[in-house]
Amino acid sequence: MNQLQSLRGMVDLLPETLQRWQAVEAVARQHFLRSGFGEIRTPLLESTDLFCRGIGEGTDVVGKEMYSFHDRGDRSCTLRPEGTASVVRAAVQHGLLSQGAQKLWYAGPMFRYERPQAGRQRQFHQIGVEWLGAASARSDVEVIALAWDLLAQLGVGGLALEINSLGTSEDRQAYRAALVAWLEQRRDQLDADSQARLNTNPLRILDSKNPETQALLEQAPTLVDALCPESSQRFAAVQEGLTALGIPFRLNDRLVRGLDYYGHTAFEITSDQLGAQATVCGGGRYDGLVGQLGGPATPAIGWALGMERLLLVLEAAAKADPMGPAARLVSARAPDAYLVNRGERAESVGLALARALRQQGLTVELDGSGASFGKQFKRADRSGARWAVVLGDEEAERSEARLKPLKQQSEESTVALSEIAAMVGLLRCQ
RNA sequence: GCGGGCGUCGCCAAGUGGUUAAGGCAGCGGCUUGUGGCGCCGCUAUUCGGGGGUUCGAAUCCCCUCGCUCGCCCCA
Repeated sequence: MNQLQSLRGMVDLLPETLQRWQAVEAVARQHFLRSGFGEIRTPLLESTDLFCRGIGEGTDVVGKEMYSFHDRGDRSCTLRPEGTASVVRAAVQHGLLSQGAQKLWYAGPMFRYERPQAGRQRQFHQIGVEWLGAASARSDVEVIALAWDLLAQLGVGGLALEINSLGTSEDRQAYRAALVAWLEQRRDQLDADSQARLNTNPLRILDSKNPETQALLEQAPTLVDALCPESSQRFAAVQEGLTALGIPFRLNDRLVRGLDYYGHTAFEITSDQLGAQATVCGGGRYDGLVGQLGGPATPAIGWALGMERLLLVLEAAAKADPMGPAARLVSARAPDAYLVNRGERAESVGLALARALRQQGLTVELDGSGASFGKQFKRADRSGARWAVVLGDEEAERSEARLKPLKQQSEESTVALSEIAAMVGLLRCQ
């Protein structure tokens, strides 16, 4: 293809889809505001070092998925592959943590160099929250509920919440050793990928999709059993909290997330509508990260939700229930009025009238084609507007407009151009 | 990075070696220079993602390349 086109995995968002995005974002913004989370926006570009130190050198995200380059000053820069590291960096840099706990949310594009597939692009978008300075099990519950309730409010049903505890780093170290020892005995029964991970990142073998590996793991030592008493107590408290709120969840002791900073609570919300990339929202606790990035030791928890995947799920929900809340969010909106205008005089009056109506808060489509009335009415009808506001030279001459309902057979009415309030009243009703 | 499927108009597509590349939707124009939703008529791909090859002849076969898609990997 010789024609100029967007880079692989980089997707244009056109008005029709963006309308849905904005509806979702509006709900999310409202939801966060009510929960006391403030918005933060950080640069798309950060020092490569931030992600190496934050996410972990051994992770796939850092090892093979980052968009990194050297700028003209020979600094190594990276397009952010996730949001948490940047938010923590910003909080530390601006001393926000000395003002107490911070409840923050963000939305924006992230970049990962991967092979695109359903629900996965190279530039994708996340909405996320980070609660810095929250230590209690109750804060885990609140943060998970924040995600769960947002999805419920958007009208996405059929989601499953899975949780696990990764314990403290000592718990994990001990467990890692036990797991590796156990798996080493059975190395030949593992698939090739898992064999390689035995050396690099053994915990990730747990969520291998290979059925034989999964079967083998049935007998393996489990993470839950490796937790110290404090960790399991904490995990039990989180579960009790979720139960008390009536939020259904499933324990999944194979759930290990791919970013090194997670400890204790880890969770994912998945949908069966998405094919292989089923995770809509994922997150967990990261008590060590703030300190690791040079800030004061600060416990924290957060999650991120994938916009593209959420929209896929929403569209499926809208299809399944055309009258439900998801369908309302996803449906396109039509203008309140379509202004049919023709003739030199009428066209200039039409522009002024459209402007006046818009100033009153109405959505007005002004036909600029100068085409015949027949054509303009056809377009008015297709626009989905409830009203056609008709302005020809006759009306302009008399300083009035005719209002014609498009959705029913009632009579047209005539309103003086000076009576904007009356006109708005009519256009708003029905 | 690895494997499978696919690539014909803005969208959905028929065509699978023989020369004029169906059709539908959308768009534009007309019947209708003052009233839409229906109908009818007309227009809209010198070209089949791109490049090369085989052939008298290719959208149809072969090679390369780009892209899309599904799965693995990984994660949102």
